[in-house]
Amino acid sequence: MTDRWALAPAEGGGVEIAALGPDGLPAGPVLREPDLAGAVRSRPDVTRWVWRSTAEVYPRLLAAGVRVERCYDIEDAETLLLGHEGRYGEPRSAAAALARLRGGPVPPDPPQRAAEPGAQSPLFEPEGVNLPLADLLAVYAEQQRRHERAEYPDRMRLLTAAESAGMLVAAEMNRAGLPWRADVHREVLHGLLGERYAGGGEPRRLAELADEVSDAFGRRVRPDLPADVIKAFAQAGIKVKSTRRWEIESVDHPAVKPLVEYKKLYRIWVAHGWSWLQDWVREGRFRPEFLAGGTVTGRWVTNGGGALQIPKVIRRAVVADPGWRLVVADADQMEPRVLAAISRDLGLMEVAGRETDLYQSVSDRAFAGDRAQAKLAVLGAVYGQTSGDGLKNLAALRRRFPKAVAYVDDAARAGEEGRLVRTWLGRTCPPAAGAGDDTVEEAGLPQEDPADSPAPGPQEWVPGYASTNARARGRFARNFVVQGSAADWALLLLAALRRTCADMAAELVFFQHDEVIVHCPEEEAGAVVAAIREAADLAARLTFGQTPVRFPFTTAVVECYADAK
DNA sequence: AGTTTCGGCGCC
DNA sequence: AAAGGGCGCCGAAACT
Repeated sequence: MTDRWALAPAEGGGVEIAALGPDGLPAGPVLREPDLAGAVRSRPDVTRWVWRSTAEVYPRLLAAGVRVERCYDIEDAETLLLGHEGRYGEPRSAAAALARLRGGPVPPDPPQRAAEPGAQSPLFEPEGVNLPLADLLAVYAEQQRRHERAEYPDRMRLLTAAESAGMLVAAEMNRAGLPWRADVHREVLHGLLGERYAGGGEPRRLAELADEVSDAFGRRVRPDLPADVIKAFAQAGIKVKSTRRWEIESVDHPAVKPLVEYKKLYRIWVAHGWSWLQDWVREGRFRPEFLAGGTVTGRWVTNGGGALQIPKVIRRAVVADPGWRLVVADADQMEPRVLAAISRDLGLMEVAGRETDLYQSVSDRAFAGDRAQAKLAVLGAVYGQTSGDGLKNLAALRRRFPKAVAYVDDAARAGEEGRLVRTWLGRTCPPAAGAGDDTVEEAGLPQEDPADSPAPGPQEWVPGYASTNARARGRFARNFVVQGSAADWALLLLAALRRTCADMAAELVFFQHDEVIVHCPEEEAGAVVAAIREAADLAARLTFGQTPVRFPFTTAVVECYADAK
């Protein structure tokens, strides 16, 4: 039996709270108390708190040492419900939802704030953002009814609950921070880049490589300026369209080797170098801001510090506290396993029902044991590859796993035609800007050159033809159903793991799509490993119902993140 | 001078 | 021959 309450920080300080009945309606009077954290702390039997915004409320509770078991985030649910209803783009604030309910003018959403090192959430929201609790509860009641009208109400309820749980996890991770040894980081930087020179210019190794590049071209070239590099190659009689590594590496010229090395180290220097360390690491912790549900597919994003792009070499600096360990757990072949679960392809489910290497099993069945080919084919199918080996091998994949390929093909077609595409739990793919109007090329998508690929007119319809934009939408939708359903599952995994860790000293400190890091006392590591396995099983059952698909993890108990693989 | 876009690459 | 999805971040370039 859940004991559900709602709260709303009140304008002018204090908090309004109310108990809710099983129907979600207030089961008693709205109370006013002076202290948010005190109001929650004094009601430990509450199993779910309903509030407007986890990002607003929960950091304040955590700062006061108060954790909650579950929550329901009204503005997050509003976003998911609007998407599900095909109403992407409508303002998603609680105030906007109330206005739609009451028929008043709908206020636009406030602009997002930018990320800054060490930025704190504002203590108080701007005027008009927080609603009186009675109004908030009217929005909540209407959301309950909208869940009932969803394509699959049970899944939709699970989705909003799961994402609310993800927001609790994110807030707790933001508070914990990732253990980070600045001294180790500096050693790594020194080893890779050499000494820093006074004045903040390039470190020694980069300066040397820039000299080598210049020597190879016979003139001064700045390797960090693509235009300069392209010009230098042209003067050497070599035409390159860009300085991307894959293109440069196919060129035979003595500048290539130092240039590629320069670009690799330059990247470390600008993105994860000394200034990054200065900006983002404090008191032994790297503190990015995790945002659950920050992308349309449901994957998380981080604000600040590039926390989801930490280069492998830099992971040496992620070191557990003395006497503690990092349990690093990585889901094995998550996306094809998710494809098996959502498509219910018999062959793929059978393969994904084993904990052994899925790509090896696929290759045994369809690619004469060539694992690399099998992996390319599977990823090509999921990403909508249109050329190369992936495409060639798609036919073999289709023969052996027809329902799996048909599932993503159907999603791609739906995306091209502008129909709604959903993840397993009901997160809905936004229509691309300009959908339904393919004569306008929107920014960010590849431009179609009519001279190269003349578009057929209405009279000369070509099977499979779609405009560049429609094809891009198709690839997006194709990937969306897999990546997004994987994110659905991962949220439930996190929620389950969080509940187990709540009874231990263990803390979740990092999450990256299919990988989670738990920081725990050495003696808890075994229990954490077991908890991850159990959480994965529970997440699979909750998300996909009865399914033979397994979600094994590769788990390592280490002192240093870099030793996990 | 301040803001936005681009090119490139890191991660999954 | 074609060039797969999702992100964030940085400096430089391009804009206002």
